[in-house]
Amino acid sequence: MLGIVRQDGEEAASGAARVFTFFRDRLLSGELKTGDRLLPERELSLALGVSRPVLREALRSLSMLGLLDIQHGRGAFVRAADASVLGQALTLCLAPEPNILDDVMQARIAIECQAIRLACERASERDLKAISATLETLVDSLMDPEAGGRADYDFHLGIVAASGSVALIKIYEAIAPLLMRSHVERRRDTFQEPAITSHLGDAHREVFLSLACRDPDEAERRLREHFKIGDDMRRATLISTHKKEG
Amino acid sequence: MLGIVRQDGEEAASGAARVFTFFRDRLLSGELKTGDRLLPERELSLALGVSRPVLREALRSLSMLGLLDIQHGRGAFVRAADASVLGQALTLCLAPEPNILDDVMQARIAIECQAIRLACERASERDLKAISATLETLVDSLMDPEAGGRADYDFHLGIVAASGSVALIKIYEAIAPLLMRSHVERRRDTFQEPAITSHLGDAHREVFLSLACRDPDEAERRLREHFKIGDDMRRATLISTHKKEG
DNA sequence: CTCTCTAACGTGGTCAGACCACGGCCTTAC
DNA sequence: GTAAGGCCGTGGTCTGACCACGTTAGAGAG
Repeated sequence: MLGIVRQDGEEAASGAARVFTFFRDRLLSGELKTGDRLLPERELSLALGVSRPVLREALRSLSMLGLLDIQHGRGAFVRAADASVLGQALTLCLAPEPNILDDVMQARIAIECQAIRLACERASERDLKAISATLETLVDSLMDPEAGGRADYDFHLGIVAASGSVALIKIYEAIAPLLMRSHVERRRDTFQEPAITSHLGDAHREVFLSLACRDPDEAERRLREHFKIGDDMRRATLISTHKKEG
Repeated sequence: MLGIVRQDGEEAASGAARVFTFFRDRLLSGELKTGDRLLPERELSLALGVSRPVLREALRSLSMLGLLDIQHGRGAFVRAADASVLGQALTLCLAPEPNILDDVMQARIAIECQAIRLACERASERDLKAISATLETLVDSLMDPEAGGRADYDFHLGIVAASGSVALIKIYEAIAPLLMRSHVERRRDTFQEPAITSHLGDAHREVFLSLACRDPDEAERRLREHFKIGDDMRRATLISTHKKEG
């Protein structure tokens, strides 16, 4: 009589869903590693006891999730799941909400403030050197919205990377692209204002110095201040623009 | 001569990928809302100019992402993307890394510390009342690992919810389940230690009081302290356990 | 007239087989 | 030696059929 009942956790699935979890679990367990090549579809469908269409539904799903790289004429290869999938999932989850950008910015601040605290403990000399280099690039490109935006992004990413926390890094990479565009646009609007550009250089330098001194509280404070002032300035620019128009 | 070249951003895709982005974009733009029912597969494949297998590969992918609820005999319905997808994506991204739990904990601290700052500004009386209620439940269930773990989770989720930031809430919901198990287990190991249980009640109360006073710096400080002490105690328990064994 | 049961219909689920399109490799011709 | 061409293995697509599940409308019984 035993074995008739079935845990309906995930076992009840059949067909494509079953094949999907089959591969997903092997991906999670490490049995399938990045770069591995799957058997040809015809053989796989035979081996798993499903038809080729069903198998393809599962493989296609995995490829849409970024876990598989299916190449016409060559085969299907296991791909390392990168942050872009996370970003897509986040975008999808947040799609119905209005005013997402400000909200995502909160997440960015959250990640970065925690990251800089960890970085104060864990950052290697090499990490600091890398951040220092991006800081120089940043200062040199204050008048170039495009390059400046990239340098800015690299600086902040460097901090998160120095935290050594893969989870923080992945989440940061997932949300950063969402902010990238508005980030560059903001620079384009403000790069001619001396007050803003000079602040930009100073603020980043101070953040870096606090990090180099390995003072978590001070570093977080500077970082929050940097975000706040940036926010205020953007608001001020927005207001003055509308005043000119009015 | 124009129109021959093709932006290879996402347009080059064909077949299932094209159908997939077709629906994804309509999901993102709000043209398709939660609860909407799709046309039958046969009609859809006709309308989109693809065969049924190709259409099914796309629909299956969407369903694996949690965007579609496909019901045998009934049809395919648009489903609100919830945080579980995010959680899955995160799990997949983090799968190859060792020691994920500590790392995810860092993300949790990040989100929660930012959330409590926002909550200090934005929390409504109702939010505070809700958190206060979970606090009472928490204090009453200090001796019950199961219920206590849940009350603990609800308390912290209440704080994040009070931040009013959907992005923070979604990310928190995505990572929380990963921590849930270890969370309950830890309680099971420690609920008989008076020092720990009494600390648990006090720490949560102090966090709540700082929040109720709407003092962001103090609230964050208390919260970080709470996490740190919890971490220290867990480590101490671990050490003493191994000493007994040795 | 009302209730119940059954059969038909519409839907997704699965399958088999065929053919096309692309990439890589080996042979062949120069 | 090199370059062109053709084979072969692979994924990509299509067709048509049949099965399994839910719903519903209609026929029948009360």
